[in-house]
Amino acid sequence: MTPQKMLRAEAFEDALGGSDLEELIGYNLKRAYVIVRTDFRKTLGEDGMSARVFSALSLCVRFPNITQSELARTMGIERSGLVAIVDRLEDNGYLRRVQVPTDRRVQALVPTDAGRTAYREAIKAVRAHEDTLFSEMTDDEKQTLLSLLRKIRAREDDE
Amino acid sequence: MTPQKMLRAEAFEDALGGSDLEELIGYNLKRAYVIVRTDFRKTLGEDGMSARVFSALSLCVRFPNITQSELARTMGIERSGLVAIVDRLEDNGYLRRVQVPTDRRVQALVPTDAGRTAYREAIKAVRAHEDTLFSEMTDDEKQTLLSLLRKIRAREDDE
DNA sequence: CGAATTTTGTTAATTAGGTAAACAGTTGAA
DNA sequence: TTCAACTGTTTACCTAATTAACAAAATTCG
Repeated sequence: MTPQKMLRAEAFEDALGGSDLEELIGYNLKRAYVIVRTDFRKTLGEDGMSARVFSALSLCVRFPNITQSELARTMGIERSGLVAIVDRLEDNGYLRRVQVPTDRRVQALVPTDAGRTAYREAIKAVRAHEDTLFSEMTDDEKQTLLSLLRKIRAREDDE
Repeated sequence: MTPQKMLRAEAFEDALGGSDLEELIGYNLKRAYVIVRTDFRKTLGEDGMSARVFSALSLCVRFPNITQSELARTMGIERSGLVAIVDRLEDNGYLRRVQVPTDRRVQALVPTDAGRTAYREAIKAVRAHEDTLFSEMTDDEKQTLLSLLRKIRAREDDE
């Protein structure tokens, strides 16, 4: 890149403050989300758990005997999308599908000991990843951010 | 759903406050992002512009003669991913690829009058969508949210 | 009761968004 | 001049997610 071109590229970046996009919450939300997702993958990745698999395991550990439909509703995804996630967790030996005598349609999801152990390790790694990724923010700022994001999430049930 | 099952499902949702996930910034960021994305699509959607196409058009209008590589860097995506976006905008007649005599590799992106007009309509719709979607938030809260998201985005250049 | 509706888990097909690798042509630097 | 780097592009691939259909089971209602 010539010095001239370099200056031109930097000019675009420096002038970005003047872009409409920078004032949009949606745009900033997406850019921030991509950064956090990338760092999450670097942390749990290298064929570790994806965010979806991690979330599913977390909820199964917290709410043993949850059904797949309940889990899908809680995670805000389709039942069909959950099958592969639960397959993955069952293959890893982290949980089992258990028949429920009172309703033969459903299969309750129960974490194994290995699943609970894996989750304990994973949540530790995730918290460490958030600690370093958000180290420039004070605890107050983090709580403020959380409460504002939850305010957006209050829209979750509008269909 | 039986009343019993209903109670059980609600119990899971109500108890969600006790889930580790709810305390994670990453999880809340993703859930909030999904809501905003869904609403954005409902607004500009119905074969309108996707967020990516809208962003690209916005930057071409703001920085005419930007090149595809510069645009990709600014948007934080790969050059290869931009080709389809620019194709789409060119097909719609919203911008043109223009040869640059001083560097025969690059093609400068210049918006057409139709492109500028379409963008003006689009940004108006997007602002309206954000106004209603975030109507529960005060202006102060919106600015706080923006500044916290930008704090996360400060990590954007860490590779 | 019996018929119609709903729910559950599942598969298959499709889409959106995005990355990575390779390429030919062009430019810049040693 | 040769080597490295950059540009736009194509191709192949991947992940996340949705929709539609389905059979089995459960629930609702006439």
